[in-house]
Amino acid sequence: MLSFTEENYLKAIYKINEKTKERASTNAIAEIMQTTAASVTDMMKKLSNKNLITYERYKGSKLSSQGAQIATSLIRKHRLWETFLVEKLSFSWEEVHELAEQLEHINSNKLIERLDEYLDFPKYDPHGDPIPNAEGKFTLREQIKLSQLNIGEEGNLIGVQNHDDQFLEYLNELNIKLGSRITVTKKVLYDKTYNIIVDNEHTVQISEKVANNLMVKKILAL
Amino acid sequence: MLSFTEENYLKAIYKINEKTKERASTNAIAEIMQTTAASVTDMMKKLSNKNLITYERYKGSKLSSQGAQIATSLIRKHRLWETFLVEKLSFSWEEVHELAEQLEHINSNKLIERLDEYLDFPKYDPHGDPIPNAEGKFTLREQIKLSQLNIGEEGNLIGVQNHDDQFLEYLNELNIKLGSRITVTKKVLYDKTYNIIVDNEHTVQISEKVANNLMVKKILAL
DNA sequence: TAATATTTTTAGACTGCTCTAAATTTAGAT
DNA sequence: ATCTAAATTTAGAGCAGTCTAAAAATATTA
Ligand SMILES: [Mn+2]
Ligand SMILES: [Mn+2]
Ligand SMILES: [Mn+2]
Ligand SMILES: [Mn+2]
Repeated sequence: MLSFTEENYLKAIYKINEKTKERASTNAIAEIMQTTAASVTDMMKKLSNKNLITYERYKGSKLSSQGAQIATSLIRKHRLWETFLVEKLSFSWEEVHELAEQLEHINSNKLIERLDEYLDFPKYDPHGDPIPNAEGKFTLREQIKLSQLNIGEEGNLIGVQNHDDQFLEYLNELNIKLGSRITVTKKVLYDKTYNIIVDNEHTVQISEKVANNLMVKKILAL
Repeated sequence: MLSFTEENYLKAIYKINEKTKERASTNAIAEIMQTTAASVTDMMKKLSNKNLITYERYKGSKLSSQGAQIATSLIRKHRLWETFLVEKLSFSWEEVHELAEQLEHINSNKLIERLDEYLDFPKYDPHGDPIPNAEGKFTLREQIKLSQLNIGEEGNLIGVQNHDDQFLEYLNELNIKLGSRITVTKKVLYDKTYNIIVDNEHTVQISEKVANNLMVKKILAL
């Protein structure tokens, strides 16, 4: 049985490995865990002793297959709970992450499999992130940044890169949500803003930063 | 913010205060918490400093109104989660207690109020125990032990005194569940066993111990 | 390559919760 | 009233997780 803390460290390493592929540095882990490098070093020794990571002094850490399996199961629980909160309890997508941070540590296989079934085996969470199945397999899809669309092209929003509450609330204001059909009508070269039409209804202007955080599936022209 | 441990101590004191009314003794708390008297003493000082209990050396502990409020909210969460697991996720009544012990520590008023609403504001949990409402008020009902019924009298099962997995599984075997109509047909004086009819369908024999653990609402004869 | 800056580890300490063993207080029995 | 047993507290220590400060290793730069 792992402590919440140990589980969170595994998740942190997973998150780093996800993008950089290389071994997670002590400082990078400390940054995510909001703690000091010294504390991280202590924990790395502990997780290494439990064979959940491979750790070499001064070289960083990497999840072992067992560690990766646990991290994936945490991701699974996290995203299923987020889906539950949105689908069944009418939470909105910016409210669920913090709660899922608590709920992901509830320890019961039976519970999580029943929840999965109750939600009808969702493949994506309220932010469009893939939910690993019971075997740890993710269902990936082709997706591009909204900023990669050309003028006149359209896409359906299938995910957000950044999960920040403030960003999600901003999207709410703009009536942009998962599934929204987005048409790019103009790119202003000067300040790199975009003019887009949301769901064929309202036109809004967004910054490049926002356009880079919206992941869409391109709708092919007829 | 209280730790899980502190919350569990408050629940333990609540449980003792519930039946004995007197101050909870250090040993009684240790027994429930599965720990030593020395640990309890330490924690009593701590909870006392936080004004969650009144504690006097050698005299035992009692919840303050603030402590009682927290304990009640834990009971509320525990019983709502149990109800959720049974009603929505098809768990059976003997499986849910341990899981609720984890879930009751999830910290979010919004979550628990939404859950309450989602379950349609249940007044009793899967074991027939009353669920305090958001203000901490319990809905009590008249109930007597099955053993208090006379020959020929009937009652509906509305609760179980003992929540032991094994006891609940035994009731499953006998097809006895909340709501079951139970008719007492015979009391054997020699070994104090009871013959009862469950739901007008099958006759079973139960011991006095079982009869004392079944709480019923007497059905008045026409 | 040598000096400097950055990263990481170690050393030592602190808090929260736990334990055992010993001391103290209270309750019960004669 | 005194002795004994039971309950409770205190003393002292250990483990998990955290921190700061100092030392060591690695990376960067001149
Ligand atoms: Mn999340
Ligand atoms: Mn998510
Ligand atoms: Mn319970
Ligand atoms: Mn219950």
